[in-house]
Parts: sequence; C-alpha cells; structure tokens
Amino acid sequence: MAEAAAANAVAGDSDAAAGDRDSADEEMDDLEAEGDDDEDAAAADEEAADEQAKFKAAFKQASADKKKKGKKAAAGSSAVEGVGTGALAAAKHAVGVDVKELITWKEGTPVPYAFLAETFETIATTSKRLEIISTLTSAFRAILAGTPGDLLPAVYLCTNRVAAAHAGIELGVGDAILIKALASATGRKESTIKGDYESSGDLGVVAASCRSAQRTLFTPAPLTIGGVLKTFKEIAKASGQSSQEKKKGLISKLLVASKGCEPGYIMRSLQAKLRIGLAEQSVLVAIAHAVLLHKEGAEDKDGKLADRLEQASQTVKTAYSECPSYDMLIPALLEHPLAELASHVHFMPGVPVKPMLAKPTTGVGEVLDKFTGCEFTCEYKYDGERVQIHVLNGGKAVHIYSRNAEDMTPRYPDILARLPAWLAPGTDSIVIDGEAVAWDPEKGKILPFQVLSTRARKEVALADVKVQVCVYAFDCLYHNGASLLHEPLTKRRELLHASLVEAPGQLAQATTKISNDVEELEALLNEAVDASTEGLIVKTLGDTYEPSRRSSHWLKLKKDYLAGVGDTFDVVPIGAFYGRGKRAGVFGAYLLAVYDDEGETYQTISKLGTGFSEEQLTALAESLRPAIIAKPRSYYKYGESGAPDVWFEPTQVWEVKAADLSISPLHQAGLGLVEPGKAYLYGERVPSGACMPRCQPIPAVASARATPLMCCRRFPRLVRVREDKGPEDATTASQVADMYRQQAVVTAEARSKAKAGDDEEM
DNA sequence: GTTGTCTGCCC
DNA sequence: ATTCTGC
DNA sequence: GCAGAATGGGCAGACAAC
Repeated sequence: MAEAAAANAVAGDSDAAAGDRDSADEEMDDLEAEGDDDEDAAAADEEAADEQAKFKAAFKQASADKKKKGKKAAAGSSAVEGVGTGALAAAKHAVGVDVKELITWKEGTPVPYAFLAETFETIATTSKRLEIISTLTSAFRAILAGTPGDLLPAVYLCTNRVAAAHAGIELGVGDAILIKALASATGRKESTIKGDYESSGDLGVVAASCRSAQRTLFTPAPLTIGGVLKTFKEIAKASGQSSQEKKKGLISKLLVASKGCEPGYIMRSLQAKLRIGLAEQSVLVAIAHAVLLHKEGAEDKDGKLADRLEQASQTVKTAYSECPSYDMLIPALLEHPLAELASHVHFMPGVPVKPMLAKPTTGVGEVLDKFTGCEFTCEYKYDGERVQIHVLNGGKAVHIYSRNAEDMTPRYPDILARLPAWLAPGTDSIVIDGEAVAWDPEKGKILPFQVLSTRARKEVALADVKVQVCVYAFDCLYHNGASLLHEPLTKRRELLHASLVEAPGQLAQATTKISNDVEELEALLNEAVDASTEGLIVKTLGDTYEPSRRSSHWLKLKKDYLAGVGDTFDVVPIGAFYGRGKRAGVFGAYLLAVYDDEGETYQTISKLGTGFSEEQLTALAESLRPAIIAKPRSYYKYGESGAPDVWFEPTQVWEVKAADLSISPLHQAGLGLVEPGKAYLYGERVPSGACMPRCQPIPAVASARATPLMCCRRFPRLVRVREDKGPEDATTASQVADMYRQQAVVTAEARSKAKAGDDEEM
C-alpha cells in the first residue's frame, strides 16, 4: 500500500497518497527489523513483508526482482518505445496528467519534502528512462503550478548538489558521518548500523527501516523541499572546530523529522547517489518538458508537441552544458520564453563550460573505421590534469577550472603569474582547453601524474610552488569576445596557435600530427608513449566543440586499451569487500595479490572492482564463498588499513589489466625487491626515515612511507578468470619489480635519480 | 604537536 | 579513471 | 549510443583524537 500511495502521488491520486501515509509508516515498521537488538520482532504482517521485499528488491539484486519489477512497471507504464517519438513518450504521462490534482500542498506554500521523496519512490520502481522522465516532469509541473519558487531547490535535491560545481561549496559528508548521525537519530549503536549497511548495501534502506521501526513520541513538522536544502547548505557551511559534531546534529535533526520514505532519500542525497536511475541528464530533460508544458499547456494542438519537447530539452541541455549553473538556468527559464533561453544562459568567460570528452577505442582499426571519410588529427594525450583557463582583460583576470568544473585557480598561482606573457599581441580574452602536466625544469621533461598530484590544492604563494607545471594547450573555446564552441576544430586551433606564444617548459601547444594510415597511426601511438604521454586523442577537424559530450568526434587511443597489449597480471584474490547498491548480496570488489616465490607470501597489489559482468560477479562470489577463512594467512602481506571484509584461501587466478605501476602507501607487491634508494623518484630515504631533497623542486612522493617499494596499479580491471593456473603460478613479486623498473617514464627517471642517490649516500 | 580518519577530487 | 547494462 | 551506477589508486586538507 505504501507503494501504491507513492505511485499515486504522481499519478494523480493525491488524496490517497496523503491519507495512506501514516498507515504506510506502520506497515514498514518491520522492514529489516529482524535481528535488531533494540526492537521486538513484530509479528510478520504478510503485506508488510511483501512491501519490504519489494522495497529492497527495488534497490537490490536485479535478477532476483525482475518479476516484481515487471509487474510494478506494467501497472503504470506507457509501452511507447522508439527513438523518434522519445520526447513525446517521455512526456506522455505528463501530458495527460491534471497537474492541479498532483498538488498535495496548499498552493503558494512550501512544497513538502514528502512530495519529492514519493516522486523518487515512484521513479525507483522502473528502469525505463522515458517513464522516469515523465514522472519527474509531472512532479516539476506540479511544483511550477503550486509553488514555482521551489523548483530550484527541488532541482538541487534531484541532482545531489547544494551549489554549482565552481562555487566550491561541498557538503563534507560521507558514510562515516551519516552512520554517526543515524545512530544518534535512532539511538542505535553505530556498529549495528554498520552491520545493516554491510548486509543491505544501502544506507537509505537502513535509515528507512530504523526510522519506521522507531516509536515516535510526537509528530515533528513536515519537512519541506526548501527546508531540507537549507539544512544541506548549513551542513556544507559548517567548518572549524566541532564542525563534524555540528554536521552530525543537523543530519540527525533531519532524520528525526523525516518519515516514510523520506529518511532513505535524505541519506542518499547526502551520499550524492540517489540510485534510482535519475541523474543530471534526465533532470535536465524533465526541467525542459515541465517548463514547456507549464507555459504552453499540455495539449498537442498541432501534432508537433513531440518536436517542441525534443527541442526544449536540447535547448536546456545546451544551455546547461555551456553554463552549468542551476542558479542561472532555472530563473532564466521562469522569466523568459524558452526560445530566448540561449540569449540569457550561454557560454561566458568566468563560468566553466563542461569540457568535451573523448571516447575510448580498442585499437587503430576502430579509429579508422569511425573516421572514414573525415579529416582527422592526432594529439598526444598528456597525463596530467585537465585545465580550462579563462583569461580576461589581457590576463588581468584569470580563472582555472578542472574537468569537473571545480575552480582550481588557487592551485595554480604559477600559471596566473605567467599567463600575460603567453598572450600574443592583440589577445585580450581567451578560454584555453589544455592539460597541466608536472614538469622537471632541470631535465626539461614531463613527470608522471603522481608527481602532479602532490601539488598543494589550496591557495599557495608563488614562491612555495613545489612542482612545476607545463600547460599543453589543445583547444580554444573563446577568443576576444566571441564563443568558438560552434566553430570547427580547424578554426579553433588556428586561433589557439595565433593567440598564444609558447614558453619553454611553461606553455606548449599539444603535439599534433595528421595521418590516416594504419601503420603510421601505430607508430604515432608508440611515439606518444615514448614521449611520456598516455597515448593519443584522435579528433575530427570539421566538428564543433560539444560540451560535456563523450562524442565520437574525439577518440582516445591508449596502449592499455589494445587487446593483447598492455600490462596484464595474473593475480590471486585473497579477500573481498561487500558490495553496495546493485551489488548488494555479492562482493563489490576484491583484494588482489601477487605471489612472492622467495618468501612464499602473497603480497597485495590492488583492489579490483570493474570488468566483471553481473553474472560473473554472482558466479565469483559463489565460487569463492567456500574459500572464506576467518583470519588472513600469516603469509599474506597487506596494509592494515586496506583489510577486506572477508579473507580467502588462495584458490583462483585472475588476469587483470591496468595502466601502469605506481608507488603505493598501502599495497605490498615487490616489497623490498627494489633497493630503497631506487624506490623514489624524487626523494631519497635516509636512515632516519626522513625524505631528503634531491633536486629542486622536490615533490616528496612517498615521503612518509615506512617501506621501500610497494607497487600498485592504476585503473585495474578484470580481463578473465584463468582456469588454467593455480595460485602459485600467479605473477611473482620479482616480475612486478622488473616491470616497475622497465616502465618507460619511471625507469629513466628512477634510474638516473637512484644512481645519483647512490653516489650521494656513499 | 603528532597521528589517524574522513572527505573530495584528480586521474 | 574503466566497465557493464537497460533502454 | 546514451545515461546511469558499480567500482579502482592516491593525493592534500580538515578535523578529531591522542
């Protein structure tokens, strides 16, 4: 019944929804109550048990709940499919809905949070995107008709944000605080909650069951959308001493005031994972549809409503990717006609555009296939940090944004200082897309990503910059007052080259070559790798910049993508971590080890959480469960803080692919196999344990580490299970050490520096 | 002060 | 980052 | 092909605990 109420809340039966809410609470009383020490096990009410099953099923084990889901979906779904009619199908329900009937609150008053939570609950019952969008569209329309001022906070709650990415406002809330807050809100032990989290894989489910099992002494005032967002903002604002306590208190207060399905979504919102198949792109479409239908009514008078809906969602998506700020988007939509949106919300220096992304490819052949008949160009893919540099007033005002639109300006005082000198005469304003790469000024060489990552993140004085960077520019999005997003790459690149003056070791144009020959491309890929880059980005020359799209106009070609090429290791799973969300009930990740034949130990090398199909995930969990042991074997070498939830006997061997090896503070592969002095790229361990400077500047990679060399790997993923190998046939520690020594970039650096280090030590 | 844990954000 | 999956 | 949801290593910074 709870579910029916939730579904009806949006489907139009608002009275039923409101009326049933209390009884729904009661029915959910024994959700997961079994085994809880602080509650009597209520008599099993069959209906409630069914509800529980459905509720859990909606978030768990897709295979197990398919039947139920099918039934639920069938109850209220349009069966309309097909690409061309997508927009209309998505809005079909929304179109047929009498919005007035959805408004469960007094018009003009704050929208109850329950309205949004129930909308989420409805969305959670389906995986059909069109249905998700239509449900959300109806909810937004109701808000627009009832209390339009609440659309903005509702959108924030749907996208798990409190402010635009570039505003630098973070919640500062993670699982640990949430568990504490839930404990304090419900009077349960943290350990109980942790246990429930491990078994259900969802803090939202844990919160919902705790709260509904709780006898409430008085009825708190209902939460509102605006109120919840306001509290989220307060949580974000809290800083300084006892700020954690304050955050905990605020979350706890929200939980205490929440009922029904609210606590679950409060928890998930704070985790920034709604996990109902709804995220930014769908929210944008729903916004567009809701605004259109709100403004011009929901009747398809001319038979062209579908076109207009589709166009509206394109308009809104474009506006948002050019200017990713709901604070700007939503008011503009409310105040101006849709047709004028682009003139109010568009790319402008000072606000980061969503960067264009590249699509992975599996080889040169695929690249040539995709680009037959197009002119294209290859660029080195530098291994650093994406930077979008906004320059105004000839360099007097500069902002630097990350790939995810975070404001990184304080991190790069060196770029700010140097920038005016990079501007060619006549360049007043420009937006540069590029990669900031760690740079060794002595040797004039690129340094690995791990070095870059040691740079300070907060405001740093120019003189305190420890790691030099070189910016490799590869695109130009804005030039002297004009957006170039809609210009072809050829033109953007011409302007880029014309507007910047290279400065050795500080600013360079990305290396670019044009070729359409298989062998030449392969040679280029090798050159790129030899030049300390990750590979190539291949781009069509005639296409425009497509913010936020991983379009096939840019393809990335990395050595480790290539089938049969790149480093694969044969490793042994010696432990595992309980899965969360859709991986609840199986292991979500595994702890992997290599075999040290000298010491007859297993040394951890990395975790692994991707590359398996759902089927495989289930099968692996089944096959490894019998191998579970109570304690790690004495011959397992692992980092204490990386201990898994369960340990295994060494039984299987998996082939795992990864990008490269790095020095790890945690993992143990190759422990002691590379001499201490050679273990560090940029520092030298001395007997006292301090990390001595070797050259200036010195990023103290691994400075605080107790052990010489421990390797781990970037981007590990499963290739296959090796049925043909036993654990002792796994890759050995010494092989790992060899591979570490041979890594192109690192080797050169490590060898020369280590040699120098040896000399000095003597 | 130092150390350890948590979080966010790079990849 | 990589990968898988439903639509 | 898109959008969403699983998951990786590892760094600095902010706090809390010692």
